[in-house]
Amino acid sequence: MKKSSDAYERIYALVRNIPEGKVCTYGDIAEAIGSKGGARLVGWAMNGSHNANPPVPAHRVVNRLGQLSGKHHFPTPTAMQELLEAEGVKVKDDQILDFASHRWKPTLS
DNA sequence: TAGTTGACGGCCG
DNA sequence: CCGGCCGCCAACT
Repeated sequence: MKKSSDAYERIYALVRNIPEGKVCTYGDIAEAIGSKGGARLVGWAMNGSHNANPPVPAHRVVNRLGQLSGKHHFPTPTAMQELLEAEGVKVKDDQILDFASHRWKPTLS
């Protein structure tokens, strides 16, 4: 099923590869898929993740500041923070604590 | 068909 | 140090 939106599918695969308790930034993902600088594209992909199968842990994806910039897109504005804390990631005021330590480098293998 | 937006990032002033 | 602008790819209006 190759499609022109190949990058789109790569993003899903990448985000699904993020281990629990780890987070990643849009820029890192964009670069990992070969669209360095296309961080916005990653955001679009996440937008479609609502119908993706298997579901994409978009809650592990945050902006480069470690802020839950996309929490407003979740079923509930607190779902993202709850999910992260449930995996061991402390979140305060929409900001991931010790973000650098939880940061994980995406790999497509 | 063309213009604008979008869960961002980096560079320049 | 802080603010503003442009660039990335795709989708929506």
